[in-house]
Amino acid sequence: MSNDDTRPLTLRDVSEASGVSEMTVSRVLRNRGDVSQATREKVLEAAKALGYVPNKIAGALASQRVNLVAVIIPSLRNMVFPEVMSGISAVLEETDLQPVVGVTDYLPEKEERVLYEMLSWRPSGVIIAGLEHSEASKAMLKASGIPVVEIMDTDGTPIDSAVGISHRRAGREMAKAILKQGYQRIGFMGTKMPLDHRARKRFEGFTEALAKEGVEIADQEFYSGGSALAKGRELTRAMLKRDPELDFLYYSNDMIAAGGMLELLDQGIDIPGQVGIAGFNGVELLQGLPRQLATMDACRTEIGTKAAQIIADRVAGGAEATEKVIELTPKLSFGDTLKRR
Amino acid sequence: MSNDDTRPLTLRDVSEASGVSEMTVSRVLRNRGDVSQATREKVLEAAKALGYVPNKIAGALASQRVNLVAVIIPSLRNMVFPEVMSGISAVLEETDLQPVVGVTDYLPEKEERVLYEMLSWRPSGVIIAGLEHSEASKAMLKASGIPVVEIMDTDGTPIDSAVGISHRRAGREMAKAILKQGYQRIGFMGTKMPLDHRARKRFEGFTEALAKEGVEIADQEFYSGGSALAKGRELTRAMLKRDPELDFLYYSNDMIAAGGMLELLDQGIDIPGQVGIAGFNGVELLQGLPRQLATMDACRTEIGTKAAQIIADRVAGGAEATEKVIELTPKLSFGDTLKRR
DNA sequence: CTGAAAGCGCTAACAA
DNA sequence: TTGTTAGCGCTTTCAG
Repeated sequence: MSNDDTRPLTLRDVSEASGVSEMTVSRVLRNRGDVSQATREKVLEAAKALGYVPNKIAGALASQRVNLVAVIIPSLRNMVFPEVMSGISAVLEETDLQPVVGVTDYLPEKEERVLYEMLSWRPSGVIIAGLEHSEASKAMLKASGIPVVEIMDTDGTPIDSAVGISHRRAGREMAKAILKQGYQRIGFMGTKMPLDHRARKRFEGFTEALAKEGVEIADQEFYSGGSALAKGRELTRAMLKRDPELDFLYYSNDMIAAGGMLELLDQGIDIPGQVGIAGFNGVELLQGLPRQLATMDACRTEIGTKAAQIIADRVAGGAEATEKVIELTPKLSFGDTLKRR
Repeated sequence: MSNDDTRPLTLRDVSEASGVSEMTVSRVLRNRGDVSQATREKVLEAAKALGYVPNKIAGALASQRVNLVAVIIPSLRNMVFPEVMSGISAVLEETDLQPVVGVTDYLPEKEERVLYEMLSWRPSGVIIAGLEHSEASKAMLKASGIPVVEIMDTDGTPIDSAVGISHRRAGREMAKAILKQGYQRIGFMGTKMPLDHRARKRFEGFTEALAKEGVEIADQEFYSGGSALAKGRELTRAMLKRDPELDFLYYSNDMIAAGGMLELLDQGIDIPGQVGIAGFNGVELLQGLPRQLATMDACRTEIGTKAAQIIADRVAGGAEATEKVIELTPKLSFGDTLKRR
């Protein structure tokens, strides 16, 4: 049923096999325009028999339309991003748009390369994580003339539009909640943040809100690489050894917080009576840990759906987004590691 | 610096801005053929000033070459696949090939759609998870005329070539190791497997090897959805309640095994003295758990690198792969939950 | 080293 | 309802 030589099949092959003009074959295959039932069937049959797969490259060039949406994210290993992807996919599946993922590894230069590469395929829109980009990247995005949605973060000025949460605010809220419970001697553990702007902003908001109440971080520790769970244990052990008087530990993500929790329990420390802990939502791993971890929802899925919706609307309607920035509100869950009994 | 109207920039714009023919501009931008240093600089300057991004669609159509490799996987939420992706990316970054990910959600129909969609962009190669595909998918892959590497699994016949492990064998090895330690009353917990062929094959290999020694699974339980950690706890609790005499629990992945571990420890059960447990490698989460979980390495990264290497070689050399099937050997780690003391 | 001409495989626009 | 014509923006090929 497949062609014998190695040349890929073209519309012309289907046209010849079915005795219908290329143009009409094209219409059948795209469900465009009126085609008689008889012709349609002839064409579909021929196409199927030959095993014809349309060439979107030629189609895109001719129609000046590409049903691709570039999604540019820092990493796939952080569960946050697959979850955002789910949201994006869920919405785009209702349209004829398709997400295409590019990964930057948190490196601005790589972001630039990936962006360039993706834009060169002339996608219909771009969804890109973060508000911080190189000048060149920003220039490319502006010049692209397509809808651009920056996601995850709203602390800054978007190129076009943005959907996310304020990480600075998230940090502040957490700090306030901790102080309100009476904790005073607070340690922080998180990833090295030079390139993770959202983690940095959370940290800044956190320390800022503490400072407002005259409290300073008692100790802090940053890590990079390795198993987050193991790191959480390790850093927690080290920090408690340095300062056994700490009564709260704030972690930059749930995974290291989980490690910390296991370590505290191992040491027989009462959570949250003796030491309270909290993370920041990366994972739904939480269900099933010995304690329900206090954390803050990053609205991952919703960010994905909202961002995709903006792109879909703009592609369909051509209209500008009504709101330039959609700031979602992360929900603080106290779990049972933050509320003092 | 960007163009004023909305029309995307073309080679012609760069040509006009630099006073060099389109052809020569094209050569400069692709580093092809000899171009004088003076001309090259003029062109690059003009391209940069304008913010020109080449149109790969037109380029691909004209050159009949696309530097894309389609990677088709069931899910991004299972940590296995991001790890395979890392391996693929690491190798492809050394070439000018680019991976493009498609997700099937373990659904054959969706696999078919995604494959069709990706093939219509005429990629240079396909890396696709599993050996089980619909007839239509197989036909498309065969007819595509491009290198196809099926990954993860080697229990079956590949369309073109394959890199993976034998999950049947992995299941058998685990069963043998468990029996060798003297465990006798074995329970199994895992995902519902109608569509996860690799989990199914592991289970089949497992029961088969037990049967050979006259042992039958004492109890089994399947789940779908939800937090794996919580499910692991839940199923473990239920199963132990049903049959408190169980002395070993085999889990189809490390995440539910971790949940099981936490549950057993909560119940004050001695691992591995009273009850041994083992998982199957999905995650490096393992470091940091209270016990080092017995598991079996699925060779994720290596599968990715080997698969990408095959594609890269075939694209570069055009030669057929020397071996059609590369079977890697998963390593069994006993951790401290399998070896009886 | 540089340029001109001829398509790549499809679809928009128009004609029949 | 169907067919014809003329490109889309680039690269191949060949000529200078």
